[in-house]
Amino acid sequence: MATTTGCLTSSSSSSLFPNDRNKITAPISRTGFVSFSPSLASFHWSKLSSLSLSLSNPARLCTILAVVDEEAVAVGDEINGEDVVDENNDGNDEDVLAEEPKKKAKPCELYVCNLPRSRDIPELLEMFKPFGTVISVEVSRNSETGISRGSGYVTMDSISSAKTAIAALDGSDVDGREMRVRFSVDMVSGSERRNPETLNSSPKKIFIYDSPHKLYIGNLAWATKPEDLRNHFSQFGTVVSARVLYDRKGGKNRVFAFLSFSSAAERDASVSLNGTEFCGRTLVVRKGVERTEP
DNA sequence: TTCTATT
Repeated sequence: MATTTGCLTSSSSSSLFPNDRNKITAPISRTGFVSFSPSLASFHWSKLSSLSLSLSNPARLCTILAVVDEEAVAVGDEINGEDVVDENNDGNDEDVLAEEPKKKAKPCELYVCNLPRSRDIPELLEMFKPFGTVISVEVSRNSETGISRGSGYVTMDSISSAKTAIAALDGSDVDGREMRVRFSVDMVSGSERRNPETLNSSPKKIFIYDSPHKLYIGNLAWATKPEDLRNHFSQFGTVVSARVLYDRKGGKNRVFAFLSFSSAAERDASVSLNGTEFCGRTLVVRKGVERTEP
């Protein structure tokens, strides 16, 4: 068995990439990298494509780890604000470097959330692998239970891979949940400038997962998917998010959902569906909790 | 009548 066991500690290896946002990235072979949190003290892997971890101090572990792949990716020291050039050149390529194919691709981190807790690192890897080389996969966990918090980070080898993954996976249905895939906060910025100060400050919630204009929808059919609701209610406006929840308390099963609209007007208009039929059942549509009071 | 959500 080509099983190798290694042991790295925060102190012994932090010199490699000391400022990498409290994470450590270390080459584990010529062709791959593994990253893990400093509290993770030991790891071992049996093949390049699979990696398992031993946690010396699980209570302190917040995120894990890693994946490696066949293709080497040079991890640059700094992010140089230069994007990967797609097939975007208009026949005016004066600069072709055939001999030294510089790796223009920069690793690109994606933030993934609204995952079922059952989807862990291996599942995430499988999902993202088709879209490019996956450099690392992390899953955020409850530090006490070790259970996934339903979110994680996937680093692709290039921005274009990341884009492809977003296009393919964002909003897709995973066990009845609409998975969200976004660029990680640093990448997104969307803002013209990136000041170093912003990077060190706590992440701003720039993503809108919900709008204030929520709708409660009850008496749904079991088979109802977020996507169905999204389609059905899109006639009134933009559905920002759709969540289907299952409650089987008290021996009675209920399926209900929360929708968020981009405006109150759209939300209000949607209430007109109250009492109408959807998937053979009579919809209950009410406005969601309103925090109009201080 | 719910929040699996930015290391």
